[in-house]
Amino acid sequence: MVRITLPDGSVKEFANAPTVGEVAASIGAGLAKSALGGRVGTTGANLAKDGELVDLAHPIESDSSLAIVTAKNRDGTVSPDALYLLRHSCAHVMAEAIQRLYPGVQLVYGPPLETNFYYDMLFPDGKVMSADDFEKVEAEMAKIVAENRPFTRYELPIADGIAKLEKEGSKFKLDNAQRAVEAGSKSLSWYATGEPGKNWEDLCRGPHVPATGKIGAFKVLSLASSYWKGDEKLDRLTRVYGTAFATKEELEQYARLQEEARRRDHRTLGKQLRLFHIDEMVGQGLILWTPKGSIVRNELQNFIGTELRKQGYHQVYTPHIGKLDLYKTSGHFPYYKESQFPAIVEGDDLTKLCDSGCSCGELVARIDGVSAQFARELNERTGREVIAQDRVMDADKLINGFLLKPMNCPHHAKIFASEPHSYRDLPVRLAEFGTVYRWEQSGELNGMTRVRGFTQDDAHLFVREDQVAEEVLGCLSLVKIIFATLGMHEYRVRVGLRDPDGTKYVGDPANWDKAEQACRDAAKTLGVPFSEEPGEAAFYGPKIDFVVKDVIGRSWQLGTVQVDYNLPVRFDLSYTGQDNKPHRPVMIHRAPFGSMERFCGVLIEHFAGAFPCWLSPEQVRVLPISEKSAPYADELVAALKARGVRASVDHGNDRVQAKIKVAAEEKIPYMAVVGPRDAENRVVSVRARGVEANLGEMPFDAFVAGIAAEIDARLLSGAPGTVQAALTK
RNA sequence: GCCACCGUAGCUCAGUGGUAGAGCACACCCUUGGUAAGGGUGAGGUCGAGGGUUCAAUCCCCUUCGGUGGCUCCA
Repeated sequence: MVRITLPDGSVKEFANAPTVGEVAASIGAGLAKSALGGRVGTTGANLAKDGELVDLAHPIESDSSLAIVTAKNRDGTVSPDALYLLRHSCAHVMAEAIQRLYPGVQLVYGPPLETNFYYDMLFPDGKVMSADDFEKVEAEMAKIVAENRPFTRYELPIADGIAKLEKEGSKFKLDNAQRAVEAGSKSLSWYATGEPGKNWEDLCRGPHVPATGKIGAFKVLSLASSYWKGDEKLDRLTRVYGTAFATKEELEQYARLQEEARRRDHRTLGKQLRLFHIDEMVGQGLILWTPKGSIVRNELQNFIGTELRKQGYHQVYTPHIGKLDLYKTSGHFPYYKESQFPAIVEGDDLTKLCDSGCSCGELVARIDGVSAQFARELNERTGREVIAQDRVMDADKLINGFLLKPMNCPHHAKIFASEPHSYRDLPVRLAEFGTVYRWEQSGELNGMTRVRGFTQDDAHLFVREDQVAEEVLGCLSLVKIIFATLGMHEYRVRVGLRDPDGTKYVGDPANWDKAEQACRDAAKTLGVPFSEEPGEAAFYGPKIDFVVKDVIGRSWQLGTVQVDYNLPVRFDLSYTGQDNKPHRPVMIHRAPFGSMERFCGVLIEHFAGAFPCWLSPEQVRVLPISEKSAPYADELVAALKARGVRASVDHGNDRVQAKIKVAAEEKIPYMAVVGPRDAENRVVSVRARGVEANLGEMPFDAFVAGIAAEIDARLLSGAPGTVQAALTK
């Protein structure tokens, strides 16, 4: 006797272990027809969390909870489980279609994802697939779907399964199987699209929809390259992306959302709204901030600047370059040499080197080199061999040069070290909008979100050991203020810890433990869920990161707070304690925005270009109905400007309708339409962005004061207290 | 850096083996109009760059630069 508990709490009893499909059939013929799979768990389990997604043909051996998976949930929403089954199944169909069209293609791995699926495959030598072939592949897939072949699961004992794969000769599938065994699989399973032995099949854990005909709508999306197991030393694979839905309507909806996302994309909006420009001749990944974008950036900087003054920070400025010795001391060079712009070596030195016939390889070695004294001192201070002996060379061999700064911390450490400090002075908080340069791989560059030159809203806090926890908290409060003011609620918090097996970390493990605990404790106070991620720490200390997603679903790290027990040692920083002895401070690195470039990019998408009034490049556009009202319009703009409001008049000879359209396209938060009637009554007719109507009249002075107040308070559009809210009450 | 795709006017995009077009934007003229495009005229392009094939290349081929989507990377 098997007792099945359904989501509505009802219980069904079966004499023998029924399949999910049989349970569905016992409930109703309609359900049996639309069922795609099931989610089972122990009786009373939270299926959404702990349940296992299974085939329709999966037999239920013992008392369980069961939810039948159909394309739509009972409340009409699309079931993620159904999409998983559909996409996983569609990946098989696509793989079969591609193997038909391109004999010799080896399959590697094809999982479903949040909005799509892919299949990694190895094409035989010389063969490639091109985007022009998508239609052909889709046509072949359509045939397989039309044949409505069942997905048939069969299992083999591990030894037999491995033998079968060895015979078939696919190292990729063999590896998948071996990994499944290592992960604890008791047997290996295959899914045939049709009849085992007769039709196409694939080693697969499943589950799948019952038959290919259930795949209502699908599309091959794109091609990419990937590496086997993500390792660039292993085979380079072709990754084919596709997506699948239960219905054509859902696929069309997906396409519409993609289109909408493209419109919100900061690169599209940045061009449209003239917020920034990237010029080939200036260089890849180097942002040119146009006047409008600069306003947004500047407002953000003023905003955070106000908060920093409240929290006792000192503003500093440091140059964009520093000597190699600075970064050899900090450890950034040559450790991160691959991610930096090459060193700048003085012309005279270079000439001397060339004249002496110095080879390229030797030059590189000599740039990395340090003096014996330098190595000895640093190694002693850090208590380990941070400078290997092979980098030590004679003084006459050493080349001095400069580096475009990849980080601001060494400069700030030197400011701290430039004068003696008492324990009473700490924490010392040094803040700078510091521009840094990093050599990102060309393929990684992306609009404003991944660039080669960027400005961090950086600060370094030099604190006593007993102040670490409190100061980390203070840093987090800054991030919270920013996110709250901007209405950004969709972020996740990541506490980056050491990778237990990692070797790249520097510093004392005991200090690491303390720092990691401080981060955990601070993150707990945020009141939002956070994840602890081993291996995500910086090489010098643990960190707390704030991560948001862009419109196409990619994650970007914004704000960060990092504890550092390492640099103070390397730079031999100290303060005088109560005991009149030198003590080592702890450094905290923090950048609440992360970088101005990335943050603005994400912010453009967050607001879809429609910034709140205080951030908008233009805050009020005054639209005179005709030239007759120009003087009154000018008077209004002058009054607004006197209050620091960014406003202008559209003096064009277009009709007011056309002026409204232009201002709307520029996403200006407020329009003030003024004509003879308004001038006579000393009022303005107000329109707010996103509201397709005249909101009504407002007295001249009240409008100016209202806009200025809304800006000063840094209110979000339409929030209580805004001019818009006052008029729509 | 790797794979696929893309590069035509300031922007969005058509187009063709016989040296180019639209809409918007821009300039000028008419229009002075009350809440999402009034009308007309005009200017604007070495078709990303270099090389090759051809009588002839924006179009075909190669190289290169840049962009996009992924992969790898991200102190």
